[in-house]
Amino acid sequence: MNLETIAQISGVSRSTVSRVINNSPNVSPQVRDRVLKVIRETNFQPNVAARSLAAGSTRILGLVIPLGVSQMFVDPYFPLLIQGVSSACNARDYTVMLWLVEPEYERRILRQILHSGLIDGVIITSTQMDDPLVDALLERSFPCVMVGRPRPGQEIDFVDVDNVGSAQRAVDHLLKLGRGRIATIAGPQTMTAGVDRLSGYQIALKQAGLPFDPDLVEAGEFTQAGGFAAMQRLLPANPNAVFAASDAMAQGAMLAINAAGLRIPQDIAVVGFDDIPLAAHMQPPLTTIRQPIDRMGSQAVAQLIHRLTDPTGQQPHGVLLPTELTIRSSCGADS
Amino acid sequence: MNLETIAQISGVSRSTVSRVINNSPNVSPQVRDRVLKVIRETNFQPNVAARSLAAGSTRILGLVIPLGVSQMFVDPYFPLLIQGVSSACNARDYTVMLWLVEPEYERRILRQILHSGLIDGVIITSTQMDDPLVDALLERSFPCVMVGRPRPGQEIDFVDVDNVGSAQRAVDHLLKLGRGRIATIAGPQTMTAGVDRLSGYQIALKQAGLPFDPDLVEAGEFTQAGGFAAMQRLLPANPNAVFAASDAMAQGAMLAINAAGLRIPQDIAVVGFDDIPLAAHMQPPLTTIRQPIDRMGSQAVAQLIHRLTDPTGQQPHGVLLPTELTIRSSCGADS
DNA sequence: GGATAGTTTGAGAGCGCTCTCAGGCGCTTT
DNA sequence: AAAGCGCCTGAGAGCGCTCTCAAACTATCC
Repeated sequence: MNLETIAQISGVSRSTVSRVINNSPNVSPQVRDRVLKVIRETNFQPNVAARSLAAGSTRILGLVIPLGVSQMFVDPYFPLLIQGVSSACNARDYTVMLWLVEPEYERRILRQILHSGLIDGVIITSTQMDDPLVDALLERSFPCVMVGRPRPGQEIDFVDVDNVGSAQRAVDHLLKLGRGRIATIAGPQTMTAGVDRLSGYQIALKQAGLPFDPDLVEAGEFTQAGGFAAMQRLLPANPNAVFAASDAMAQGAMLAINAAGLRIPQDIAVVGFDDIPLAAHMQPPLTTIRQPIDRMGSQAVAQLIHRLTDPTGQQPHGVLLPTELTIRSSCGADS
Repeated sequence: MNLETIAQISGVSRSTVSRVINNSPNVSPQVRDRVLKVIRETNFQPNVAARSLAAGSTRILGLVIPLGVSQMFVDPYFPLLIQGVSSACNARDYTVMLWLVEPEYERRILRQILHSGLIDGVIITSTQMDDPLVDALLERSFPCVMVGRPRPGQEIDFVDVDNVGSAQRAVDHLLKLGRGRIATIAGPQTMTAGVDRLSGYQIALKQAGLPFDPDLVEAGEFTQAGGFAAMQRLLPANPNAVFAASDAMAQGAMLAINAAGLRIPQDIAVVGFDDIPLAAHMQPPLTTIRQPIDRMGSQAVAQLIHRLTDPTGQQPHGVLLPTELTIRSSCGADS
């Protein structure tokens, strides 16, 4: 079943069928309807490979997820992102190709992306600041959008949330509740999200006129285990609140706090970041910064497709999506 | 940059370059080396679309995940599966295309899968017994492998674990520990996993000579919330142990047990199913059945590729991967 | 040495589509 | 009525690869 067949059945030429399929305006309504009818009846679907070959584009977008950060896979960040990307692609008649990149395959993936013509553009989720993939793509000016803020100096489209401002808001909230010794469990300082959330913490303290105490800062992986370990290191400094750079970390911190015989929020208030579905069900329910992860995925798709279809090459630009402080009881606020 | 260019630089014909790229044996070592050198130097990567068009296969496998079960996306089942599939594909020089199917797009996806030639085969993760996708694919005898046991009568390759036997083992374990009133939180009875794990529970009781008490069985979604609600319904029946059909459900159950002022495992022993990473960190650590989710993904890929490359159409067959009872303290066993 | 078989290479016909170009047709304009 | 214009349609040349077929070359054997 191919264009030719449809053309014959409809009594038109291959070209006309092609026009119908591609919504070209220059087809008379009668002919269009006749062809569409045949297409519907035969369940015809144009061959993707032939189409790509002839048109030079595949309508496939790549989504690259580095497995180096696969610990994160235990929290719902990536699933939600994938979902956002996927549904946005569906809605725009694009297909998404997922690449979970293990380091040993990175070179091959890169070659595939750049030279095989498989995908029209790529969404990169690496939040590692020094990811060579990003640089390689930029260098060849391959269409791509990054989820997460790029390293300063990298000229690239991106989608992110205002990590600095959001973290600041979280810490402000604790300050307003009268917490004076606020610790933070920072994320890896090799990721912009980790760096930015720590900055926000520092800014909030500074604006409140509080000194920066290094004993109240511990960094770790964005995982429950990382949060647990960091909290254990923080406890000797006697904080009465802690801002964790992710909900998973906050969960780990809560475990450590409980294990030390302390109460949440009476002894230590806890605020997280992400608002994963579990957050509402923790004991006590976690106050946290909600970030719209799936919308970040959709937004990335929108930006990428825009760049692909709009030939005027504008400057890369970043979009920051809003976050929301979701107050539950782990911070000690009543209601 | 295309085959022709490489051919010219190497001083051979397009055909020969094609042979080198496809590892055809009929190329003299000298020529092969020369061509390979040129390919390496030019960073050449054959055009996927052209290749697919000419060869009639894309070396792309589809992975379909119905978003109807996206609640599951909060537990690490799908991420792990995706990871397994993805790495197996990488290793075999296939690419994986992810489809998160939302119901409204199902028809379109199906058409794409069946008629567009985009993918060579598909891995279906639907565990819904009545998924129309599976039937549609089977009907057109499109190459596919299912993760999870198919509905009886469906002739299809699949990978699964022995859910019946594993559940039985879990319940046996509780019986051996002296628990006499064992409840179960069953999964949805529209999924084979849900059905099978309940069967295992029933068989274990029967073999122990215990009567089947409907008050000790509650079904629910494979989620924490589902487990929580189911456990609340079970508590009036005074169980002294509960087997939950997933770890997420077990976690919800533990919350409900704690909320009722009961202790784990003293008052109620808990056993789960999955061994998600979180299981070891629950309070108390969860005894559970470990299933090798990522290996199921790899195995599915292996079976699918085998079917694609081996033209002799054998009977579909299923592979059951082994599970393992991982004993922690939630069941009350010492150590 | 010539026939035979085996190995290596090149030529060329597609794969199914898109897209440019030119031609046909009907309508308006002078 | 001839010319001009716009709209619709068809012809045909690729897109970059694979794969069959035949040719050329090498090795083997009687």
